[in-house]
Amino acid sequence: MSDVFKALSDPTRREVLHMLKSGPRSAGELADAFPVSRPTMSAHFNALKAAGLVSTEKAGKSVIYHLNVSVLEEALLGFAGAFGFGTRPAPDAPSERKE
Amino acid sequence: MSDVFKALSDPTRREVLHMLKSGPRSAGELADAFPVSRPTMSAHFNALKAAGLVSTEKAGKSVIYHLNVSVLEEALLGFAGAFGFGTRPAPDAPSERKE
DNA sequence: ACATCAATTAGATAATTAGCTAATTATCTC
DNA sequence: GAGATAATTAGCTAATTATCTAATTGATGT
Repeated sequence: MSDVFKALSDPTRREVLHMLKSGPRSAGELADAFPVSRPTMSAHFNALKAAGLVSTEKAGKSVIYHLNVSVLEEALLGFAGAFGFGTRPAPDAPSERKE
Repeated sequence: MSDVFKALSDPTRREVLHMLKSGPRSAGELADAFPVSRPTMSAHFNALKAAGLVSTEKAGKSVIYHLNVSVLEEALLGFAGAFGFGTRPAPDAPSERKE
């Protein structure tokens, strides 16, 4: 849970998630969209992976990143729900209890 | 926005918000619930204040902390909404804007 | 005014984080 | 196998964060 919010606390990482919303992208494609070095982007990807917000797939020399929508949804709506608003984690979401 | 997620990335701070959910509490009351020093708690309170998640009120020698539900709701559901889920601000949520 | 209590600020330190360049690994093409 | 390309890891620095103890501020009560 902490990992998810930590991942979301960086604007670059939030942007990456936004890009992935419209479909999977390679590490290079994602990196090209930001004014930082590739290794730095790689570190951001690691933060997102540690939070479970993205998953990877290898395709030749490339690594394709996918958005794990359900993890994001569960984290945000789950937490929001604990505060009484936004309640309704989707028609049928499994109830996972915190760390 | 980053400030909100950064504030939420710490378990102690999330706990504090949870405690405030059931009503306002003094700094000391909140601090007593955690195994860290008061100055450390004060720093956590500052992080929450910087994010706009809590506001304070003075009462004699005490400082009372209040949860700013609307800010939390706006941040979480606003972001969730940008991803296409959770877009329903609760039965009757007042739209209070700030920051 | 003085002592006391609540809370914060000041100052220090250890751990973490974001960023870089350079080196490495994995894969593909010839 | 040699070279080229994509991505990551290694190793570093600067900045930030979490935590502590000690000192300070502000309010109340005697």
